Amino acid sequence: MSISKTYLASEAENKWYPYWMEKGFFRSVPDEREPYTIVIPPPNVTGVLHMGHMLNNTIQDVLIRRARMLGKNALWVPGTDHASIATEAKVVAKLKEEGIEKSAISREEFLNYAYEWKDKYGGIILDQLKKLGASCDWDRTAFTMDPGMTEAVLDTFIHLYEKGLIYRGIRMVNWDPKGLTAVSDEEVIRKEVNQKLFYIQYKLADGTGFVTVATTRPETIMADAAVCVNPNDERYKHLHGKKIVVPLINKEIPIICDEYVTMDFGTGCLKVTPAHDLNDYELGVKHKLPVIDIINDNGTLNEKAQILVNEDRFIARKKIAVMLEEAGQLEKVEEYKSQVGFSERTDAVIEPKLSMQWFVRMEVLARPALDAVNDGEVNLIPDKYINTYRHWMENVKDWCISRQLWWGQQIPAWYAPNGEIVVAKTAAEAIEKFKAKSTEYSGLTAAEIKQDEDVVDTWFSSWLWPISVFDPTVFGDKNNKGNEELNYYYPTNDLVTAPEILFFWVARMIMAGKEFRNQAPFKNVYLTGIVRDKLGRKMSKSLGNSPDPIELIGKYGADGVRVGMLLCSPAGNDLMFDESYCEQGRNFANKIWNAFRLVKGWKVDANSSNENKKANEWFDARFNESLNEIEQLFESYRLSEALMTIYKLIWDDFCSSYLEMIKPTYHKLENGDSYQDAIDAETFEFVKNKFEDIIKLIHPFMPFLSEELWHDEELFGERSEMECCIVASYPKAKAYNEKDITTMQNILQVVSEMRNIRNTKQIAPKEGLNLSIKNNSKTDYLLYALILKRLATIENLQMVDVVPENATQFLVGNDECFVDLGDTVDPAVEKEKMEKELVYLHGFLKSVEAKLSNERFVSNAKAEVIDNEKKKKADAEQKIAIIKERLLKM
RNA sequence: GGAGGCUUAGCUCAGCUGGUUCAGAGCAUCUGCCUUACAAGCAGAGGGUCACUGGUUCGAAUCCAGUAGCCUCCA
Repeated sequence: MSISKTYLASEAENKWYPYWMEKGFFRSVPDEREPYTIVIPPPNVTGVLHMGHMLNNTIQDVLIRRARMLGKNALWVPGTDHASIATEAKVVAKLKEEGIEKSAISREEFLNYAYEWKDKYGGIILDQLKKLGASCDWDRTAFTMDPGMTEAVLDTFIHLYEKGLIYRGIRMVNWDPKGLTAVSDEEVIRKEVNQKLFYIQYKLADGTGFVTVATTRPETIMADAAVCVNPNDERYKHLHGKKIVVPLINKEIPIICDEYVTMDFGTGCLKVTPAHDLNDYELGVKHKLPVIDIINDNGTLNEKAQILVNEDRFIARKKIAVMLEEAGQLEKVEEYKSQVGFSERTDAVIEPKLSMQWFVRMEVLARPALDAVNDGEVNLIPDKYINTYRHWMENVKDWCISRQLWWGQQIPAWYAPNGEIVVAKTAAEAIEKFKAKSTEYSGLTAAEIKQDEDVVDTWFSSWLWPISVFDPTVFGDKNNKGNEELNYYYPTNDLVTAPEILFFWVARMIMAGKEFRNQAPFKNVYLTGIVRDKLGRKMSKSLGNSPDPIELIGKYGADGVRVGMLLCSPAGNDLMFDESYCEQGRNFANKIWNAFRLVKGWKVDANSSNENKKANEWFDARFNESLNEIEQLFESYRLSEALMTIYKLIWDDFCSSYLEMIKPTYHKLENGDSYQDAIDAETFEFVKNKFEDIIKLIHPFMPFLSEELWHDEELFGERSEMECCIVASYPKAKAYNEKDITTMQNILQVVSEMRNIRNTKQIAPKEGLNLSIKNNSKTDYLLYALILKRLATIENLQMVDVVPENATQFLVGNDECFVDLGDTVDPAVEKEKMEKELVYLHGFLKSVEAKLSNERFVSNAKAEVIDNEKKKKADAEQKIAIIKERLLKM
């Protein structure tokens, strides 16, 4: 093993990851042990690793590694998701660069290109995760378009259709004119945008004047079916029943009345465009208005618009404004802020559009999924998300699952020449179903029927993920109990994901789990925060405020970055990431490394007796105390606090205190040479064991450093091939003596006071000091003489009854400590110090006494609280007595 | 417009069922140190009317109400 002065992260990373893989430590197969399972939220094949993945996967890896060390059969299933819209957009763009139009090639050809693309880029994120140390069972890497997964999706579609939970209908959908597909409500991002509100004059058909209508979308006036006013609006009562003329195209439309119209917005006159606005559509249905769709799929105007045909909707908007202006029908234009929907995938402005789509009826599916969370079958962590979840599930809307794309699972619906539909997996099955339906289909051939052109939403495959990665065959057959894998690993334990996809994905997985397995797919959902930069801005490519994770790993080491991520990630809250956290992580790795170097360098004397008993006892107790806390913190998923507890245990208790207590003394000889004492064998054995425990303790957070140190032959001897830290058993808290800890707290307080005196009085660290203690407690300070000598350079420690002269003093508990400093002690300063302390103690005592003499306090407060106050009183009184006595003698 | 959440040291955050073991941690800052594990370090120190205003209570960072600011989700 290298004895480099600093920890060289990349060396360890390049050594151990391949070793773990080679030895199959990530591999899991069902056995008699308790399983612990996580399925990865499959990243998009189009993506590259970003900070959100780093956080998310670090957490999963910490959980899985700890479970593995706790002796569970730990399985982390990796995989990717085909991301239909995003991937199709990328492939289309790439083909375009090569001069190939999607419309010029067949579906099959296109899919070949798409698979090619996926094979080339689809695995990038997974490879990057390996750099982070992710201990996934790579043999199980799944993809949402694997043949099995596709079968599962088709089976699910058929199952739900037959159950009446999937239907086809004309609905107003969110149309993405760039992606040329419908998207679900969840894929629309609403942003506030500065717009213009156009005030347009519509002439009355009878020539008696005009009304003014305010709109943000003047380009849709050609699709107007009516103008609507509130029946209670006095200003417009004379218009009821009249007709009005659409500007520019001179088309007559009716004026209708509906209380839906807000009187004080705009002019109180609303243009009704049923084809291009959801609310207008509903109004149109109510008033039986015609639907005039003037916008093409790609966002340009069609011939129904009569004017500006083939112009893009935004260009048309500008041109219409000019035309209205010229016609003298544009009254004014106001600045106006409003919410506009954008496509999550293409960022195009969403166009509300009427079209025939497939939907999943959510109500029936949502109820059991809602109950699962309400009843605690699934825990959301943190639980503040329960409200949000509940609200969404109670107001859930049907899920539009068809996408007008090729990349994805093609909808298994088949159309007969007359338009009748059957849902079946294959053409052959479809024909069977048609034949069973009616004799008119008896001669039907495969060539005559046509499969639906659309594919299903990606989430329609990923909602099956926790089941389908184990056994994709259970969706078509009610009697299929599932394979051994599914029965062993399902339901999984923890799901770690971002709150943004609580509805997209988490809720739907619970629905699918309840529907197909009658059991929710996981017990705990750990919702991480959003990674923001230190200014609180969401990290994004366009802002360029996201560091490249791989570069970070290169700079600080994978362990450093893992620690850095977790140090700033409170559960469920957003985290303000800053590279300095990774620096802290790297420094921590280095600290452990150097502590190891220190211990490694010690010589052992088999014959000397153990002079470090008190130090060993204390650290053992302290270690177990911490371990208890750490276990509890893990239980409640407070990973960042668990890490901090380990951090402090190692840095403060182990390195700064314990190792300094037992570190053998250096001796300098007159001739300039020096030598170090040897350590006794018992202590060395103890420190080795504790170091091993520490390495195990930190392993889930810092897998590489810990594995590297674990294999140090000099300290730990030779390990067999499979004897690795990754599978070592995690330390378990044992009983400990509380007193060992409290006594040492006093000793360390003496040390701290002594160092402080040195600092303020400018006394060199090497200069030995004399400490006298007038002991009022039962602490046996003499047992700690060696520790005090090593930590505070106390040459002479004595217990006294008589207070020494010329000494500066401090109190530890009620024990009086005196440091002989000869002439440098200024009695006036000492006196002032004591008087100040006295004032504070009097004030403190007064407040305690006030409480105790308050009848309502004594009668209302719990007995233990009162006892505590009494103890505080006695304590303060004793201290006051001690100080008063001191002052008298000065 | 509706729902939820947040506001504690310069920064990021802990503070569960109210009681000085409740005002804490890490980082940053300041001072002194290259002391043979570590300057990616050691030792010490200084930082907070717990957003604001009222209320409940013997007692409030903690419970309740209102105000302000910020965030998220849904319309």
